[in-house]
Amino acid sequence: MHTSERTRLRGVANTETDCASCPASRRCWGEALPNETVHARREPPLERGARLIEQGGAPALFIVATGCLVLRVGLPDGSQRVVGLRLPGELVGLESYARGEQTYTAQAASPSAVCRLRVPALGTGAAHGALLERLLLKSAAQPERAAAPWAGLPAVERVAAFIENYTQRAQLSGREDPFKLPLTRADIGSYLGLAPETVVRALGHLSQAQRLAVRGRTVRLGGAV
Amino acid sequence: MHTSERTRLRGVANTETDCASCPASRRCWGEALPNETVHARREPPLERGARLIEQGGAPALFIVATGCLVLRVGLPDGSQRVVGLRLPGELVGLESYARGEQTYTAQAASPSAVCRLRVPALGTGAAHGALLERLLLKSAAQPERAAAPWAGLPAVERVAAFIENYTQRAQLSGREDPFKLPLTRADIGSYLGLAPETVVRALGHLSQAQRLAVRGRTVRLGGAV
DNA sequence: CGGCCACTTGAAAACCTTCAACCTATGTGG
DNA sequence: CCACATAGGTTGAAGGTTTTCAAGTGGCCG
Repeated sequence: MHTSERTRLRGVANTETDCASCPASRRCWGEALPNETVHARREPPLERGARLIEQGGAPALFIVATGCLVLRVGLPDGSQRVVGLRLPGELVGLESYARGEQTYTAQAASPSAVCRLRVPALGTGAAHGALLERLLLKSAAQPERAAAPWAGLPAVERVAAFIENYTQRAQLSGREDPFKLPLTRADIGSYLGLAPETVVRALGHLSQAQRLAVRGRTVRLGGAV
Repeated sequence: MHTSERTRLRGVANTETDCASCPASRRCWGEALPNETVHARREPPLERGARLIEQGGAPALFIVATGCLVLRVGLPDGSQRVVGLRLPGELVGLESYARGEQTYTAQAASPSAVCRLRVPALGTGAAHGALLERLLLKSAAQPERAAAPWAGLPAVERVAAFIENYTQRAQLSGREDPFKLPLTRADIGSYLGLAPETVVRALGHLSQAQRLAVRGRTVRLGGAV
């Protein structure tokens, strides 16, 4: 995002606006968003580590504007697992309208900004058709629509698939080639079902195989696919 | 499902009807479905092994009436993986409206029946609000909304979680306690990311631990949770 | 009856996790 | 500005789990 845009968006924080008037509307809703289709309110920026929603909390729906959110669920035994990522343009919290409460905790993995979507009385039949249709299509397109396709792959391939999936979803517009992963090895491991040490070693193997170059959280995609 | 209902539904196969007039409407849409909310057409019954949709095929949306569908994706390397199950009341094919084509193949794991949902021009803004809202809520409630929570668990726990999840989703109305799993060990393994042999051994362990009783595809839930 | 497919079992090899130690970067307080 | 504390990252070795391979069983259908 350009600085000018960021500045302008900060200006409208906490103001309810029509998404059609947002300079970043294309990122969230695609090419042409007609007026009055979606209303949203830019929330105050989230620092790294800040929580947007809490598992069990009240239903609410957000769309990520910038940054990256990590979704975690607390298991009955007290442990936590990462169950998803949300990148700019993706929805957070939709599941809560089906369950009556938030099904996961969402925490900023890097400094992030989100917009709260105004969904008039979802569940009572009062919402606007065009908005619902947008949401439905977005929902159908969400990342985890089916079981993790990497289940059962060896650790190296899982990590490779994760990185590739991340780069495709984060619209890294080419310029930012050496990009920065917002997640710790532990979080990646939790998401993929691997120990953090295994993630480290897998990244090492991928580096040695020239499939990518890693140093800390900085990653550059490397020649051989 | 009672015989009388099955007969009646067969009677309306290939006839477009209002779901509100369907005797099984509650299973799909919950308690009260107002008239004219959803229109559907009962498709000819699917025998075990029959394919409902093909990966890459034209967008279409179904709701499972009876039976069980297995969803598979073909990977670039030619192999196939099971990425989901669909049980009565669940949607099949919704993702296709976001992608423009079907993202998985759906095959009947047991004799099944489905209804094709009439979604007026989804993607063009002409659909009815109440229908969209129903679909959105259903979509938000779908099983694989987040990464598989069993990733990283030991094989025995994965299989146990799978069985439990299955029994909860299949509305086994108590009477059918020794129920029949419609999937082969290989399919379960593919879904969970385990080798078929590992599924066999995990089921063995669960049996010995009295957590369930298995013989072939017949399963009875056993005392200790 | 024969063939096929799903299922089962055993043993060896491969893989991943665990544990423990150590390293590096970052930020804080003195 | 340095010393220290902390969190994340890295590495090695041991042990456990899972996969793989191989062989054998059981049921179902032509």
